[in-house]
Amino acid sequence: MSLPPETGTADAGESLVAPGAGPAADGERPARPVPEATVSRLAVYLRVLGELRDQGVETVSSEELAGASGVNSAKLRKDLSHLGSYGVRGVGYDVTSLQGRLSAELGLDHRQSVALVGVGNLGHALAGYAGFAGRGFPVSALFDVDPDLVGIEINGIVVRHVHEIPEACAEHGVTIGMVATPGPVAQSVCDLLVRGGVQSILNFAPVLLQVPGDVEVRKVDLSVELQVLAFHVARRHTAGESATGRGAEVAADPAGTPVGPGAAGASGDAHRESNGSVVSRR
Amino acid sequence: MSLPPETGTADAGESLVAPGAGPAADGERPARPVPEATVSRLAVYLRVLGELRDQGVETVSSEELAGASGVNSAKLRKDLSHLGSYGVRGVGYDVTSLQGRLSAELGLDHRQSVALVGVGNLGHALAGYAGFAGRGFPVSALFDVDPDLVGIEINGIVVRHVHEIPEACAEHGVTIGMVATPGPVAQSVCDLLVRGGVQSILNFAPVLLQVPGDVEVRKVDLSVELQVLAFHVARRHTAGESATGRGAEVAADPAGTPVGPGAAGASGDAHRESNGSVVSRR
DNA sequence: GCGTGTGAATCTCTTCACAGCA
DNA sequence: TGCTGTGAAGAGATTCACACGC
Repeated sequence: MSLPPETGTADAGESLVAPGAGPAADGERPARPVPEATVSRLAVYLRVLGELRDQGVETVSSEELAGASGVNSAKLRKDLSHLGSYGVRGVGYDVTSLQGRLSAELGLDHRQSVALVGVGNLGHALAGYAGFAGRGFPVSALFDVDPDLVGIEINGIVVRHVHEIPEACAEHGVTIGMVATPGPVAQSVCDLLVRGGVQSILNFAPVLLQVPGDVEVRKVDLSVELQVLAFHVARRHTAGESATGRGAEVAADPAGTPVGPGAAGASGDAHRESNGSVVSRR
Repeated sequence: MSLPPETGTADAGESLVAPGAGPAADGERPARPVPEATVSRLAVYLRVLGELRDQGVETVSSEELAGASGVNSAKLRKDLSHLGSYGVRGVGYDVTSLQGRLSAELGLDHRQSVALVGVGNLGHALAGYAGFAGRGFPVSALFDVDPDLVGIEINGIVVRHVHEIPEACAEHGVTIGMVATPGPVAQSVCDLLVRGGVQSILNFAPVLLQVPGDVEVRKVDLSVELQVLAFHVARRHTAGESATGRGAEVAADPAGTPVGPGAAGASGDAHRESNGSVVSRR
């Protein structure tokens, strides 16, 4: 059904807007929807912009940024257009200010507090994953049921018992919860997180979590990823039975310019990039 | 210490391919495309079917299977229709035979051999993830550059040096490679995998891998997942500023039907499911 | 009657192509 | 001149709704 595409959005919220970087000069508050598919790419652009800035680059064209992000330039421009006009015709985008704009849009200017439940195999790795803290997602609470794990300290955080989830989350103002428990207990853990006021959950358990309508869940299922890859391997066998890729020939890109970003780049053999994203919401 | 333990779902290595089995046999060789979006859902259906079979269920309707998988029945039927007719009107689908059909379609009847590069934080967790072996993806080779890691044994597999990747992969007939190294070395590792004949790569490093056109790459970027969730948290703040969910009331969905499984009257309180996956293709 | 399978309608996302501004 | 921003066309995917077989 296509009920209200969130008509209202009624609110004059001006608040956001990146402070530091881009002096929110021109007020762009289109109140538009921002396509779901676009959101997941914004995060990618943001990462690339960070790398560019570290390299001292001050301006990028849509062509360059798109190439380094694995999308084509038209898509990138369309994506950015949903946030307003931040580029300069004939020149490109200012790396720093665009970076600020994207951070604001993704809500990274508000401190996000993350809680991780399940400090077993994968959970332990996630707890120690530097990429999170470095990107504005400090894990501020850890939980588990295993008596052998409760009480130990990981990266300076003490693992608490899952029973403490509700109060601990409310206390720390946790906004995002990660579930890395065995499937059978994932739902109960999820319920505790919700009771603690968590609004978004990243689920690594192979189960479908049931949550209230105002809670967002994203699922990461590694087995599914592998199976999709297996499908492509099988398809290749079923279809063209060419010499199983050893020499690895390069296929012509059906729709895009290689556009190697300045960096290291395509020295040597031809390569291809491509990147897409598929998300299903609700 | 473990991830979502895979429920039996015994790899039923036999009953695969129930019908005709013979390629082309059962008039079903539409040579159709099978939409990309459908493929990733087939893996989900397969998991659910495994659970159902473990529960002794012999037949399911599209409504039931869809509900348990987090999609609506029309989508499920459309997805399955791409594989041919495997249901019985007025009855539903036979769990076991559909399971076999999906396994075959996903190429799980061919033994897949997986190689993992990078046995650090995340890599170590992946190496010990029981879910892989249980689902037909035995990790058969591990690699790293760290002298302290090369030589150690994880789950019975000895970690070898990355230099050995090409020959080791060719030797084991590795079809899928997983890259769990730091970003800076991911590309070089990827090149080695390709040289070893690997056709599909699951990339956990935060970089865009350049590969020949006949190699498939899927990317799993946890930071991107968190940022997308952060976006939704921020959006909620920007838009409606309702009492921040404590009692976790159910909010009306801003754009759609609850996709409630079957019966309108959801048992207990209203719940919602959501599912997402992020991948990059080619 | 029930539930699958499917054409048609809809919606969303992508790509094209070009007007317009620095 | 070069590159952004965007209307319009195109491609895909989702949902609807109903005919058909058990």
